[in-house]
Amino acid sequence: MSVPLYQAKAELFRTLGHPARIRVLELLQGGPKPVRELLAAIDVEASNLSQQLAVLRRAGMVTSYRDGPLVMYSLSTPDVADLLAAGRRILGAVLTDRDALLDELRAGGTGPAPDAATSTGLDGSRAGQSR
Amino acid sequence: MSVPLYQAKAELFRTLGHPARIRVLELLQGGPKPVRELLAAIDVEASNLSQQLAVLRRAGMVTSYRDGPLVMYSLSTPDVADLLAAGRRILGAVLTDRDALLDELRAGGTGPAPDAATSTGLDGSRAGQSR
DNA sequence: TGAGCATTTGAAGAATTCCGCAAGTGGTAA
DNA sequence: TTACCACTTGCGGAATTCTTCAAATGCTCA
Repeated sequence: MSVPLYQAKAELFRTLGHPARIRVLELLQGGPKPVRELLAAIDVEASNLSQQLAVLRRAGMVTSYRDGPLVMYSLSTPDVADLLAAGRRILGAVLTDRDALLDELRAGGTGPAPDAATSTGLDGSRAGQSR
Repeated sequence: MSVPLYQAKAELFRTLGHPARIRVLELLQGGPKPVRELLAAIDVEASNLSQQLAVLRRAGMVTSYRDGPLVMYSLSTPDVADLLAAGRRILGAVLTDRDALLDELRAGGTGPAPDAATSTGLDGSRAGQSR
């Protein structure tokens, strides 16, 4: 009963682990929108967007209904916005931490000493590729 | 400059998209802990845990340092706790929404009408396994 | 110095996820 | 009815992620 809890949480977050899906949720924060509009704003193929929407639907984060000729999507709960906001905050915190460390290193790190398992997480070389 | 932003956000969330990693972060909310302890609490192989820790490290969510014979890990920013809390809230919201719908269906849904693209996200068959 | 614990790293295969194309489905309007 | 949008689904292949085993690496303590 509590083991699959972590599984559920992980699935929840993994649902957000895709740029297009994040984009969709952010756009939907402004209210319900038809697929057309999402499609116009996001730059992915229609079928791909549809699949991402299906993922969000299955996760219960959005709901859809038909309005005349178009299908509208909306956030199923405003809490989603909180999650995105929290994400933004962390991203900020983590990034500035990195920058701070980076600056520190640049300054000539005689302080923390780069030995131990000080793992900074910075790496400098990971814009677009591979593992 | 803003296109990779969604990419970064997605990566952040994807980092949380694994049960063991979630578990680690939750455990670390109680303060720094040695790998030993995490290992004892999580039930995954040592090497696997180590890899998950590496993922968290690379993402900048945790930091590690050595204390005598053990390596200690801790949250790199308390904001992480917020994220987890937000996740919990959503999970709650989403799940109760599902249950509500489920009840509604069971009651004999003559109301909302199961036509259209009413996508409930429920599925009934996904308790503990798969992936 | 040498044994031994605590962790990490590498590698390879299995399992998932992602992506675009082709083929539906459903509703609207001629 | 037919033609046509607006979307969704099915499918195969490419790319990632996960998992486990074997082999380091780093310390600490006899």
